[in-house]
Amino acid sequence: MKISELAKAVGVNPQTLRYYEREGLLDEPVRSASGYREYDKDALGRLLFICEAKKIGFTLREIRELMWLDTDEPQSCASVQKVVAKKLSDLEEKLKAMRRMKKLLQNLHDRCAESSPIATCPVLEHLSS
Amino acid sequence: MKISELAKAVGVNPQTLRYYEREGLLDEPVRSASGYREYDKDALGRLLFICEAKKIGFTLREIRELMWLDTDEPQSCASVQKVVAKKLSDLEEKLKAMRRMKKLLQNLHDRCAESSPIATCPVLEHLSS
DNA sequence: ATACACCTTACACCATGGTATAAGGTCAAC
DNA sequence: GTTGACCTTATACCATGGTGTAAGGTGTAT
Repeated sequence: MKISELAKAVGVNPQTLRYYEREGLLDEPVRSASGYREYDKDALGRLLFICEAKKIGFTLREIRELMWLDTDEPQSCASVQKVVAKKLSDLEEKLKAMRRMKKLLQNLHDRCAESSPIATCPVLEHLSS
Repeated sequence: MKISELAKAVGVNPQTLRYYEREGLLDEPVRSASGYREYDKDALGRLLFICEAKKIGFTLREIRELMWLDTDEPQSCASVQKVVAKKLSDLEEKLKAMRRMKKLLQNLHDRCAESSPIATCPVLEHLSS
C-alpha cells in the first residue's frame, strides 16, 4: 500500500501519516526501490487504532504511550498495567461527564418540545440545578 | 466576585476568563467604578457549564452554540432542538467509541495480568480482531 | 506615602494537530 | 518521450485554546 491508499482507507490526509511518523505514532515503513513508503496490514491496524483513540479524545502523546506498550521491550507487565489502568480511569471519568451532559441535553431537548417560547427553555436553568 | 475569585472557584487562569469573554463564551460583566470586572452567580453557572462541556470534548465554538441558545432571541424552538439534537447524536457516537475503547483497554489490562512476558500482551492484537 | 496584591489593556508567545506549498523525483499510459 | 498523477523532503503556515509579559491604574494596610 502506498501512502495515499492507506490515507484514503482511513479517511485522512497523506501528510497526516507523514506527520504521525515524525511524531512516532507510526513506524517508518519499508521503502520501495524509489523511496516510496510501502505500508502493510499492520500499519493499517495501528492507524485505525490511532483514529479510534483520537475520536474518544486521547491526545497523540497518550496514543503513543498506549501503542508502544507492546514494543518497548524493557517495560514490565506491572508498568504496562499501570499505564492502561490510568487510561481506563481517565476514560471512566470522561464517560461519567458525558452521561451527565447527555442527560442535560436530553432534558433541554424534551422541554424545548413542550414550550414554544425560547425564553422558557434555558440551558442554564438545567445547569444551576 | 472579582476575576481571580471566579477563576479560582473553577480552577482556571484569570486570563482564560478574559479569553472566554473575548471569544463570546462569557458575557461582559458589569464593571466597578474603577473598571474591575464584577461577576455574579450566573457567570459562575455559565463558567461551570463551559468547564463541563470542555471535559467531554466540545470545542469552544460548540459550547458557544449551546450556551447562546437561550439568549439569541430570534431563534425558533425548532432550531434550538435541531442544534441540541445534533450535539446529542455527536455525543452518542463518542460514547459508543468510548465504550469500545474501554472494553479494549480492560481486555488488555486483564490479559496483561495473566501473562508475564510483555510480548504476549499486545495492544494491536486486540485491535485487529 | 509607600508597599503589595490585585486589576486593566495590548501584544507576544506557546503547544497541539495538523495543512499547504515548493522543488524535485518516479512511474504508467499514450 | 512527454503528460499526469503520484511520490519525496523541507519549510511555512494555520486554527484552537490558551499563557506570559509589559506598562500602567487601583485599593488597602501599615
